[in-house]
Amino acid sequence: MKTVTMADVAKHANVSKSTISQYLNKRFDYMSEDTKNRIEETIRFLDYRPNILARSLKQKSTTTIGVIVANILHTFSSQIIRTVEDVCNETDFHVMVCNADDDPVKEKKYIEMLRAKQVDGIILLPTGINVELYKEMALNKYPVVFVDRTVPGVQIPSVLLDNEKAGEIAVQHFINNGFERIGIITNIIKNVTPRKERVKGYKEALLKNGFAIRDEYIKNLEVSNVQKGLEEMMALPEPPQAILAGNDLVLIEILKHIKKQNIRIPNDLAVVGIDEVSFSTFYEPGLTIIEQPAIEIGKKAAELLLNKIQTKDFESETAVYRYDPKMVVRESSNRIMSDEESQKLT
Amino acid sequence: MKTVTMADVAKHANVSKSTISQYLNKRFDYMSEDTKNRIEETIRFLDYRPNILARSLKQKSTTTIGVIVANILHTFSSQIIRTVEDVCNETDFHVMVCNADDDPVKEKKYIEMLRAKQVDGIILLPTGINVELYKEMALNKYPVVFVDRTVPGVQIPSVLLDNEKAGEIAVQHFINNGFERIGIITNIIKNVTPRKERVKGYKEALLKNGFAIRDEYIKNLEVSNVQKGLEEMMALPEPPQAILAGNDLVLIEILKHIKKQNIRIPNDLAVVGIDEVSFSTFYEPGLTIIEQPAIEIGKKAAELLLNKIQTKDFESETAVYRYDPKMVVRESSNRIMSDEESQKLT
DNA sequence: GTGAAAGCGCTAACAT
DNA sequence: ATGTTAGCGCTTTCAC
Repeated sequence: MKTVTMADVAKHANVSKSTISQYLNKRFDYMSEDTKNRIEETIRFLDYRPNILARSLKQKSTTTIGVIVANILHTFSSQIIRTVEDVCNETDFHVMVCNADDDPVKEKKYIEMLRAKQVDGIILLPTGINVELYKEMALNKYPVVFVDRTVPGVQIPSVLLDNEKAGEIAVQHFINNGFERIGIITNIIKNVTPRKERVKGYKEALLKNGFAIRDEYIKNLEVSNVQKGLEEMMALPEPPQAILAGNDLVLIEILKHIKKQNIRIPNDLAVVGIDEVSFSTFYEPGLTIIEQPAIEIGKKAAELLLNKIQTKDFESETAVYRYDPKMVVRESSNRIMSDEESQKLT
Repeated sequence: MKTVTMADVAKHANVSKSTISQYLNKRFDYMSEDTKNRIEETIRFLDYRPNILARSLKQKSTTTIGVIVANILHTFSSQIIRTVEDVCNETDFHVMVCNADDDPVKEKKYIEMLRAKQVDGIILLPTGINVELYKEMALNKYPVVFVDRTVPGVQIPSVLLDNEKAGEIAVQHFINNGFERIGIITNIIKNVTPRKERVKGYKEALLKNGFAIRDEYIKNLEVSNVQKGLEEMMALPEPPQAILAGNDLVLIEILKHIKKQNIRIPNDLAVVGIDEVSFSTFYEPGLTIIEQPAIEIGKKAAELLLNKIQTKDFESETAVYRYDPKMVVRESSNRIMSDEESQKLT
């Protein structure tokens, strides 16, 4: 591929490079119609395409941001990416997508590569582990926005689900439906806040309704122990009638157990899950899901980041933006998309 | 953010920039242990991070590729992105993701921006419209790989579903289940091959089984006319017992109609859809889906492109790689993910 | 073994 | 109105 540069255009059009540069940057104030036309013509004639890399080197801005998610296959992540891309597109920014698989090593590598490639900012679904790195970025005023999780002690703004409210809503839903003995199973995640907040919401809602908090109904387990933990809970003299799954991984385990034992939802056991992954994939009727408003979250995160970048206001801040959960009951499996839903997909 | 450059490191370490460059590129052959250590120390001390942009400008390679999909929310697209990213990660390439919404104008803009940003190649789910642009890229030996569709007359390799086989499998499935009067509805898509191939497969399978091809059972419609077209077909003196939906959009329309009329699948009407979108989202029991092997397709596309880039073999070629469809019957809605499936998500 | 210098393609301050 | 010039941060050839 022949590579035509500004110098070539300048020569052919009998002007200097700076004039071409002016032209490209639409500074026509002091440019004669004549040269303007001549340049335009030459550009077309030579099929000249500016090299944005060179510009970026000079301008110290690549109009590119990075998005690091845990897993693109999760609907939450793909909705975030989609929305971020949409917002970026409005100002001709581009998006570099990275899959960190919730692996701190990969996360670190990606952050470093993205910075080496001079992206103007990063939207990060943090593993929560690379605290020193997060802090260093905040310290150096590198534009970063966290999504889905906050990391305590790190001066980086976060956009996420109102996890406390999610816990509350779930419990309230159980109570409204006549369930009184309500358990919660979460899984062990380090250094990241949502789990605790969900448990807090769970407790608050119980208290608000005048129910006692029973420690034997609250378990925080490794994913591999969830099934066992659930069995134990169900073997209590007074087993819970309803279970709140603290996140997607826990829900998967609970559903597996239910399937194995031929338990029916919600009659034998009511279940609510707080969603991060594509639960459309296992469409258990009767199951209730608390969904993340991914679109709103992604939009806010992108706007925050782009605003930081464009206003060059890189002051680190610790603002946390929380968005309301949406409760969805899988009424029956025999559901077909609403028009609205199908439109989103097409 | 203080920006440390190679020159700073050179000065502090009392060597020249070129020596630093050697160091960074791991050309230690002629470097004394002493300077090597000194450089290493200085780099750490100054917290120096190479600017890959500057390197890219010089080397004319950004180790970044672009992926332009129709809609990230479609599982097909996100699987492609996921796989491409995985493959790229192995050789430290990065992926710029763009959502063209199947809009030729957006597609063109993205292609031009990606090229201006000097990405080393593009994986493109083509709208099929910007033929001149595709041709120009092929002519200039710009590395591009098409996914999901081929564009006739354009010298760019494609990786896609074996659409003919998909049509055949669907029809064979109907026939094996005792259905003889089989219709097909496709929607009008310009300048792109899959639709025709699916119809071809449909016809071949009928003939192979000794059934006649009935023109009144074959419709190619605008999406907005699918419901009407289906009604007409069902109003025939001998209505079809089974319908093959040519793609996702058609399937959505057919399912809406079915829901409205309270038709049961497959007893009242058997339906097979060829999938591109997330059909897990409407989990109609009894529905049969022919899925694209997105992982294989994405992997092949990424490997093809990276290979072109790394071997600098930019000869345009028109190879078409077709992958076998996978048939999935939605046996019952009451399905929970298999372990294998749930693993993919976590 | 290491350094000097030219250059990648562009921008922008300053001249003219 | 347009040109001159000095970079941006790196790589690479060729000297020493």
